[in-house]
Amino acid sequence: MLKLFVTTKEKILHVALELFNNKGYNEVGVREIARALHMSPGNLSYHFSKKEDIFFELMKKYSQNNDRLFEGFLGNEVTLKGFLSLMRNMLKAQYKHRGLLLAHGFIRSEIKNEDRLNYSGTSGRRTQGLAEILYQLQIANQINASKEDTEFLMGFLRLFGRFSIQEAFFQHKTRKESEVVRYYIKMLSKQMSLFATKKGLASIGEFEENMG
Amino acid sequence: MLKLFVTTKEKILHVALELFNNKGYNEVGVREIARALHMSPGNLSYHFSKKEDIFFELMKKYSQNNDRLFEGFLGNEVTLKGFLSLMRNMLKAQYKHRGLLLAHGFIRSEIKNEDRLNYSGTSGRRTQGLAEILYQLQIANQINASKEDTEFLMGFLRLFGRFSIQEAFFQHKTRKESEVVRYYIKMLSKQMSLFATKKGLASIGEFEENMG
DNA sequence: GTCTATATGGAGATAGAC
DNA sequence: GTCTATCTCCATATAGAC
Repeated sequence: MLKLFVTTKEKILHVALELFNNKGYNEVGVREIARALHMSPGNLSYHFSKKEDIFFELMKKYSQNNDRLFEGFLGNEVTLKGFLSLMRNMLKAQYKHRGLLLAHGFIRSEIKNEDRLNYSGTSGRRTQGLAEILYQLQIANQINASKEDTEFLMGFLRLFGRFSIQEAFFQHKTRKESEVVRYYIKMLSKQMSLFATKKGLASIGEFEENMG
Repeated sequence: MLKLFVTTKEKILHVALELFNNKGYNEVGVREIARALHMSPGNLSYHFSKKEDIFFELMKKYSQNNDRLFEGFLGNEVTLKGFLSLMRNMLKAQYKHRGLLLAHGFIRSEIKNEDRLNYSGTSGRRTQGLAEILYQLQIANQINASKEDTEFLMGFLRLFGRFSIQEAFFQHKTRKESEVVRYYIKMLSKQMSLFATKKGLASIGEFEENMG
């Protein structure tokens, strides 16, 4: 992934994300972003007229990346191993964008243009995606979940998917990616195992071998 | 709980919390709080010199209330019914203070005096409390959980306890308390049932009867 | 305790030269 | 595209009269 031609916009996005991750979105001002880029605030404004625009651009990329992950998963053979692997990649992506996600709840509330993130769309799409995944896991004889079980799992996965990363950084700002991902994937794998078939359990076992 | 003598401080706390709940902590300024109290901003400053001070005072009360809930639970016979009831009360308290909790992650990061909330203390205390509860539930033959199961449940309960309310308000700002509490208690009760003994399941059943 | 008026500071955003 | 200099806005915080 060596990029030879990096545009100024891309450089800005990259550096801004770093700062957001390390200090928190609200603690980082446009002046600071500009300074980190050896650039004047005025010039930064030329590329992104508002700080919010940087946020949205980053969120857009993040969201698109997530979409690709989910699509890729459903394109292949559906197993619990694959599902855990998908979720691990999702957690990694969340880790990489933690500065945005931690600020997200806050940002949403101050935005004028309500659906700039097309939030309702993304959220519904993700819920649909989860439902589809659980359904496919059932078909593939990986899990055995009643309607009630499925509802429960959906609820769990929504909570897990949205807040595990936030929890990871709630107390300590500095947490290693590997540590965070391992902890939450273990939680998820345990949860799924409670509804897994024999075949599903074997698939989880495979996943866990590959982790070490 | 009719209070005949309400001090100005208490009135301020009450009104501020309402505003935080309805509009979000960051969207509410000191001017607005003062206006809602038919009071001048200067006067408000007399009682709480910083907006932050209002936040901390409210958090303190909230935290003390939670402590009482947990203590009360461990003082009585330990059952899953009692546990679910405890958690329901906790969710209600969280609902009532949602304006604080939603802002909490954000606030923490801007605070100079890092441990003003004695966060590490509270957090550790709560984790200890959960461990104790699970242990007591085990002793009382309400759940049957291996060491691994217990660790998983601890992780789940931490995530659940801290973020369920946030999730409830992530998409829609207006949610009825009853609705929110019912949804999450159902999730929790399902989760606990997966580790419950026969006796424990009966206890959950009792709890659910009393809910309707 | 409560008020009015004002100070202070910091953020994002802009204008216009180069 | 990039710079410097400046503007505007708004929230908190304070001073001092009543």
